[in-house]
Amino acid sequence: MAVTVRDVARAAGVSASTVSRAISLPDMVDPVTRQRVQQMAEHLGYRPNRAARGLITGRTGNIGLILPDLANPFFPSVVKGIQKQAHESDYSVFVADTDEDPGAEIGLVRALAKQVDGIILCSPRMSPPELREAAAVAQVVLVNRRSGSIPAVLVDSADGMRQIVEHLAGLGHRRVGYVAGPRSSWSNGQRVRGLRAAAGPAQVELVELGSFSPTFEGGVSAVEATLLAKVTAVVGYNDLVALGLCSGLAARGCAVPTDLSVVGIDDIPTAAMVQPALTTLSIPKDRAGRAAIDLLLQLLSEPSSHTPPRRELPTQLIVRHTTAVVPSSTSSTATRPSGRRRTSRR
Amino acid sequence: MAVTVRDVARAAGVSASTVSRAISLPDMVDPVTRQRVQQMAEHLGYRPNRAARGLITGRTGNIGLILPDLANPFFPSVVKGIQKQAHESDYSVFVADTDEDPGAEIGLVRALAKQVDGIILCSPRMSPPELREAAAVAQVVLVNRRSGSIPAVLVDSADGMRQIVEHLAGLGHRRVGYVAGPRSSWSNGQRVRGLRAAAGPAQVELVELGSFSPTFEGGVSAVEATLLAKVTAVVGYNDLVALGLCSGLAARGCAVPTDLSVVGIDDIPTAAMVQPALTTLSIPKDRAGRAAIDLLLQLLSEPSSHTPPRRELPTQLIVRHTTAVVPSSTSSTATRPSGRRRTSRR
DNA sequence: GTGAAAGCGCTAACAA
DNA sequence: TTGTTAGCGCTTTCAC
Repeated sequence: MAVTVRDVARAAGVSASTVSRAISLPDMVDPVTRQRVQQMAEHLGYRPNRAARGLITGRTGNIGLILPDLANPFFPSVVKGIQKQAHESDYSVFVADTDEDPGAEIGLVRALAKQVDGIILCSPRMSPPELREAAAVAQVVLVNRRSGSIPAVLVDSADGMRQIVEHLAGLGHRRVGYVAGPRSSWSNGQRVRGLRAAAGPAQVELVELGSFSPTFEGGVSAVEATLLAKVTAVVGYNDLVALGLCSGLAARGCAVPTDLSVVGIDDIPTAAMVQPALTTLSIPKDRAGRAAIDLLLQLLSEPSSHTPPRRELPTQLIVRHTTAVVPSSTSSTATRPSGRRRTSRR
Repeated sequence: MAVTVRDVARAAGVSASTVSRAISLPDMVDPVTRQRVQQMAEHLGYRPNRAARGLITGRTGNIGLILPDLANPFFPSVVKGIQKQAHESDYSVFVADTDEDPGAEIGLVRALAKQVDGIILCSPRMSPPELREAAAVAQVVLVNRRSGSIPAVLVDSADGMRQIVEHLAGLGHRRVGYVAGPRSSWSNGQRVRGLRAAAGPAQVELVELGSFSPTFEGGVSAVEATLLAKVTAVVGYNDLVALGLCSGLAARGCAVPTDLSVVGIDDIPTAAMVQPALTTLSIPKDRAGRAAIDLLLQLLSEPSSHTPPRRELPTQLIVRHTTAVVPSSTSSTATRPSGRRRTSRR
């Protein structure tokens, strides 16, 4: 059926091992023979059977990627970064989506563990013990999560939150809301912490609003709480939430950004497509993906390296149409000062 | 290292073959033995090595998915549908994104062919000869493309285009633009044909506008041509294009949908997040994904079946905020009749 | 119903 | 530098 090493060997007049070497360890074979073999292989359209190779080397040439929801526009960019980098190193990528079900994650890890050389866990919701198990059954790299000493690619949330808060403070906002994401989300914890830390020094009062689904609908359902909070600006757990807020607020007759400024996090493509475009903290998604693969491949080649198994990526605030206003209050009972409106762009 | 059939065999006091059978062909082994083996396997945490199994059965348990751009929000839904269905049948899915590079597609097919049992080609831009080659090296299922007798999952574009045209005609539009996608896109051809076919009977004049990138930016760059075309409604090649149009039109002071109605195709999530929300032709994306897997698995089990290797899915127009207006002309030189404005929702 | 033996395609020792 | 041998983990004849 398919062309095997033996076919190539016969055609080139050498043994199977020589063919194998000519392909995998070219330096170990005489240049003349090597060339002959390689030509023959090319000619016959030989493609090594990865399964067979993996059986003996213990390497599959595959890596697994598990993430909560491909439909969240944040992830495709990460996946693309991972793909690109992986393919350059001749790795294939299994992608598995858990549909936001934290319980499904560890099962997928177990199922995938044997078929891959390593697994990238993107924004996992797993519990720490599960995470430990995962790291035990496979070489794991975490993205957007820190746990124990598991290698990870992280984002400098503290700095990002500082950027947001300082930006808003600079525009005169003194009371800022934060629409929180799922409690089980590690990122959410980071963001809350970062915002709290930045609020004080910037003389901003932070109002934390419930816990909402990390989706557009979540944002819509946070409108009520946001309006009640009497803030002049609100930060969404992520862009989807922020967009939901914008939409819901508009439906309630609250103009964004005139009456209320909304800031998102992630910089998903949609953020630039709406009007007014969303001010958001950009996270280098494809870089995160590439960094994750780099880290993983490095760990695969040098088992327990001494280079720090962790990468931290910078964020950057993208100021678009959104932000505005010098407030003193947005309470509908208080005076509506119609403060100076200011729109900053970039 | 990992537990193998032999480990289980030893523990259960049987031979490796029996273990193998107890796992794969339970009926061929004595119920008592079977249970003992299965318990032992469970107890030891035995997981069959797929590579080894594949080496002998010729089946990998993997399927490949190739698509042009994961960042296009149309695809994640398809991928999710595929994933879900595949996992239910215990298949893993390799996902590969070509970054809109038609030339990369066949290369990926070749690379993947040996590692999978079948390949799903989603909206492939490949040439027909390449498509033929692909179908020759692997069991292939096409999505959004028809070619020769290759099995395919399609969408009833003709009917969809008819829905759009009739909807617009019903609102009084007599001159409608179509912002075309890439020339190499099969879907684009289908859509053009469908629109042309529907235009006549509905007494609508169709103005076909250039060829644009199937992206938000493509839509933005089509604004000029659209305005020059003096149409009262415009259909975008897909939602991204339509959204780009909306954005670009707004930037030019043209209000949507008051001055111009915009209709998209795909019903990507973003279409519902913008304001006004986009009227769009919904394509059952996850159903398409599931159908593709169903078809593929069926073909894998019954090599050359006589059931039609083709599925056609219905579309449905989602009328949102967009549409409007009874026109007679939007020419800036002609009289601006400020016709009755009508907004239909659903 | 079960075991022994062979082999899928490949690579890694070990000789030569 | 190259060939020979063995075997990765599994399934599958073919005996029993």
